[in-house]
Amino acid sequence: MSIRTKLSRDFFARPTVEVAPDLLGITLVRKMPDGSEVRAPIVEVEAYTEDDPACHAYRGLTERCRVMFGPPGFSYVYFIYGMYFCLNVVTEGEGTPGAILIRALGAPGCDGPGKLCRQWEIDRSLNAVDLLDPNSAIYLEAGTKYSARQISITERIGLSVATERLWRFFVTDHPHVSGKRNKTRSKSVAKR
DNA sequence: TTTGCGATTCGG
DNA sequence: CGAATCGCAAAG
Repeated sequence: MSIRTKLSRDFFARPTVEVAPDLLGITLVRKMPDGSEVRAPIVEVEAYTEDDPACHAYRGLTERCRVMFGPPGFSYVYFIYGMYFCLNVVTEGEGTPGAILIRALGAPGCDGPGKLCRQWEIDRSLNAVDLLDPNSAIYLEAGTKYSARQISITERIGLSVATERLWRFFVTDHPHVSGKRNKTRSKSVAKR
């Protein structure tokens, strides 16, 4: 029997590293600009906290990361590498910054933080929206919780600092987890 | 105001 | 492995 994750403001008002694995299995819903709607479960995330050198809020409040200091359960969308957007969920109580980067969804073409935002047309216009409000253009919905034994934990990806923190969580063996380039490579493997 | 680089992705 | 591509924030 599977456990249904109950969403509430308090669910996100917890330590970021505790919320992160609990986010796996929760459904992300996006009302597309053309009126259609897409939904998929979160299958890979990374945690970022106040005392974390890799966190945008590490050096205090700036215009970019201001939403991280606000109430939990809101979106934090930022622009990176001159061409991609990344979607986060704000955590911790109001006044304490914290966020969880959504790195992959259980949907085609959503295996990577930049790719899923491109696929679902998520940009800065969706920054600071309430993800607990079904009226938002993007929001979260209760989903099936994964047990601890189905979750893998590793170092975060793409960082130059704080690489030792094991704050990346993903559904073990899930086909849509990021970093799976060359999925079907059986040709050059034999070389040795 | 300038400058170096980034929570990425894709092609060669 | 490196280019693409530009906003952000630290440095000057």
